[in-house]
Amino acid sequence: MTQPDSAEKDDFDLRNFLPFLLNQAAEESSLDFQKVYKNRYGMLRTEWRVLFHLGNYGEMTAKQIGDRAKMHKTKISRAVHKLEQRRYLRRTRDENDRRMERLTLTPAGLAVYRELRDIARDYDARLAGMFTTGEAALLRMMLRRLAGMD
Amino acid sequence: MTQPDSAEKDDFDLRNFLPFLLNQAAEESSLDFQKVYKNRYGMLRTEWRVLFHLGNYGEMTAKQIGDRAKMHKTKISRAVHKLEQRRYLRRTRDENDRRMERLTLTPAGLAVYRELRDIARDYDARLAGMFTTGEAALLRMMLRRLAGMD
DNA sequence: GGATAATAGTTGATTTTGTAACTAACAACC
DNA sequence: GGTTGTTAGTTACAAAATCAACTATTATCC
Repeated sequence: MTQPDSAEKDDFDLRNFLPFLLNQAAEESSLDFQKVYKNRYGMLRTEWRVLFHLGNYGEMTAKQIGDRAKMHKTKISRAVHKLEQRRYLRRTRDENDRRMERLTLTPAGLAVYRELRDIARDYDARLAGMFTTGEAALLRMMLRRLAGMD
Repeated sequence: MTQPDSAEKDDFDLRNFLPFLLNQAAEESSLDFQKVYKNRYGMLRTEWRVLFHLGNYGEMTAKQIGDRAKMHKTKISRAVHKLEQRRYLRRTRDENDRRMERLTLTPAGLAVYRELRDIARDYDARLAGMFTTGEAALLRMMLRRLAGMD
């Protein structure tokens, strides 16, 4: 690697660029956990996200999941379809507003959720363990703010 | 949303799960900047990453970029191809080891890099401005550690 | 109350990514 | 020095994400 950008001072450092750093950290921190739901349950990221939302928050509509997870509705539609095929969730049309349908986990889906949730909890603890308790709390706060979840 | 998981105490909170938080923050913080290179230059994320690496570090091989950015080689291969078509970079085969080729930005590519870099710098400052200077520095440190960039 | 717009969700076509097999060049080993 | 193994990069095929158009239902507004 030779000297870059000789015409002017380049004090920009890609390794400190926040969007890049966030992406790298996000990818790295997802990898190990991804293996679990991928290899053990053959699920995609979109699918476990839907599963996690339903398991964690209870009954929701596809729209609500999309808003919370900032996932596009087509992704959710297909994820719901797959989870339904696997008998992990049930959909019932809302009789007050027949456009939407209420999604709930079946006992089988709930069982899978609980198993993955426990692994997720351990995994999260392992990640947080890289920092002091205060640092980890601050990290979560900052990430929530960056994600616009305030 | 009804009470979930009634069979046991569910103290897991998806909104605090680090991999999820990191993904949300990464996605959110990439959006505005993505618009710039996408709408103004018709570039994909993979392409500006390669461009940024070459602009920031100078001449590199595809392999080196892949190692730094943790991008798969096929992605890089295609990104290099597109950037070459647009005359943003030049490839010259290494005469010592003819398997690899040295990639460098053309003046046109360098100009685009500089323009995007300036926008990136401002954008980064805006994100960092959501926190105190110390917090922002700590955040970068923590993200580097999570990304395995230490 | 009927036309128009908005919303929830689905489907199909296109684009992008991921996987695996491949070529070409070099390295190691006997 | 030839066989075997590795590495850099490409290509073809499969999987997934994105985008646009669509249906069905409800809300708005004259």
